[in-house]
Amino acid sequence: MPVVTLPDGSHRSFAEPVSVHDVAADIGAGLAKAALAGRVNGQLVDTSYRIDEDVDLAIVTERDEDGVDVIRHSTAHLLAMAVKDLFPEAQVTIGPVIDNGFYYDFKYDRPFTNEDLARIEKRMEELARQDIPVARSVLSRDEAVKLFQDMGEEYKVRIIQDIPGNEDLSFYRQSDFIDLCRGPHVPNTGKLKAFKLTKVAGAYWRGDTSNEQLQRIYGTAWGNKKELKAYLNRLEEAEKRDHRKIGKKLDLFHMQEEAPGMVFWHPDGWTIYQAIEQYLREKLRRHGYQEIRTPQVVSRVLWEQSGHWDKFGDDMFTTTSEKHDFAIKPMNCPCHIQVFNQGLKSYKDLPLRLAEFGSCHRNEASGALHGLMRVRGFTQDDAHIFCEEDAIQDEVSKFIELLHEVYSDFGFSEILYKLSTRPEKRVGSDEVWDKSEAALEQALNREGVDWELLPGEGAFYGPKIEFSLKDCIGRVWQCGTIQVDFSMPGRLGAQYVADNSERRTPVMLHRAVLGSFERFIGILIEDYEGAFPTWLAPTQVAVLNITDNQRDFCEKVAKNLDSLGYRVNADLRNEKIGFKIREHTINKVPFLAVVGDKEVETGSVAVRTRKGEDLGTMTLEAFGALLAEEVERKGKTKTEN
RNA sequence: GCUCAUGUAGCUCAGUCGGUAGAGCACAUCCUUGGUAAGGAUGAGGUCACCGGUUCAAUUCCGGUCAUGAGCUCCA
Repeated sequence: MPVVTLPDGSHRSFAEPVSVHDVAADIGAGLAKAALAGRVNGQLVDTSYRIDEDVDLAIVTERDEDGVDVIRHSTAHLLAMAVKDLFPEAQVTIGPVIDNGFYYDFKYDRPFTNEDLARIEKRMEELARQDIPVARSVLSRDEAVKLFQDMGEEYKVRIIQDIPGNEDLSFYRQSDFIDLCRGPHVPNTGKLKAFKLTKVAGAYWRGDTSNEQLQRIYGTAWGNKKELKAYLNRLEEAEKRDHRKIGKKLDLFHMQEEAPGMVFWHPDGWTIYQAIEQYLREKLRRHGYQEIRTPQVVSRVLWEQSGHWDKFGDDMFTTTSEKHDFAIKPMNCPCHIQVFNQGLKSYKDLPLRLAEFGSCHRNEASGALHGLMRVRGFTQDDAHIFCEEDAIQDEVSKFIELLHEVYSDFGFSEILYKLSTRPEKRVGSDEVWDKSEAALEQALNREGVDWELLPGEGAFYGPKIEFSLKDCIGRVWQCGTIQVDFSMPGRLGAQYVADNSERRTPVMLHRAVLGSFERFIGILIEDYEGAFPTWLAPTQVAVLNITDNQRDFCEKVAKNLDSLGYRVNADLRNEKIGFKIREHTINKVPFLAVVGDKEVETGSVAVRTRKGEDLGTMTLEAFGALLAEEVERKGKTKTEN
């Protein structure tokens, strides 16, 4: 006599055991049709799941996030079924759900082509339309191994053999296709109506580069066609924002094959870069940092001491001089410790915060390079805080405060926090790890923010917090970090004199707010879609004359604004005003000041924004005040876009 | 680094089933002095990524290299 409690608190009792589908049908025919799965006492199950005792039940449909995930998972099976259908020699491996979709890895003797993809997708659509029932069954491990062995699916056999424990395994069958799977799945393939295969790529078996390469097919799937379309639109939107395209269009930077992974900054791009650097320099000064500058090329000896030569030797650029090996620095910390080590430090000198806009080079794998986002030569807004153990929490709190100020000035309001704790391979005693993990955790809690724990993801030398920001189309970028390090100061001989005149090794905190300038500017280009807020815009004002008559006055206006510290471009070309407006609007210049005879007479400018807004005619003073306000506001509200 | 794809004018892209190439925009010159997203005419511009092979002939076919793109791996 099961009694089912629904999410709204209502109860339904049944005379005998029922399936999730039965309950949905009892509520209404529409719901029965829409039901994709059920949630029984919090656990996701198939609609065929048999309820024989009192439970809480929610019917899962395409409107639930879980429902969409079930659809994605089932679509991955549909993909595998279609591939086996068209390419019987292909072997199936795994097919998980990922953000916005799914993929499935196959072993096949050649890569799938785009034509294959189209065929597979077509076959999937046919199979979906056939509305094939999806049935769950349970097999013992031995039966399962035999089943897949008989089918010649070696990878499945390996997967089963690697599943720990001895419990039975569940399988899902649709027509003659059967796959090992935890489930749940949609009750029939007809529920899969909004999907698209997106790309093919190589991937390694078990993600290990020493293993054989598999053929991975990616796809996206949604509850309905409308959501699918919206997703495809989002992809297009992201493509429009591609910083590589915009960077070229706005003439900000370029890269070329003679210096792979290195940026050639053009005047406008460098203007943005410098605006950010000068801003940050002032910010750091106010937060008690001292800026330093350390060498680029440093002897192998130091990298051996720090441990980098061993661990990352292949990823460093090296050079030799008079039989000595040098590395172009891949990071700044060992150099910062050298600065710390000059002169005997007292506990009274701590915390010592040393900052550097440190130019680093790392020989990243060629395939990893990606525009400004992943480069070989980059500059970090790096700093190292040398402090006593007890000061960690305080310093972390102060850093978070700084980071919040900076992110908000760039217009990022949503920040995600992740705490990574001790990995298996690590240095330092458990006691010290306990302490520093607790310090980071408390600092996060003190901020009152939600944060995610990533157990085992810390660096070998200490735990870390990572700060990610969400851009205006919802993409997440990890930028800031603060990492506790109780290894390197000791390795490189950093010491200070404590209040009892004992020599102690300071704790070092590695920290960065933006990460690398290159990458951060890439993120900004995409977030702003090239329309930089006035304080960063390479050209803040374009002064446009209508005819040659206003040439002198335009030059005067430009000179005036320039003397006030604004970046002005007087466009006095012999072109029609519409042409100039179009050009500067496309170049995302925030303000266009138009000058005709009327303006010359009254000593004013007609102001128009890049959004096409007409701000009317105003005096130079009024325009100056408007600019001052805009610059002061920085990126705080993004209505300017 | 691995897999696949791509590389033609400053940019975006056509094209050549093997006979050394074309558009739009940009650029230059001239005409036009025009009030809020493209005025007109003329012109210049390419060893078709690089190196090798096949061929009477290669930008085109084949091989290699480099770079770029997507994904994998990596990210101190």
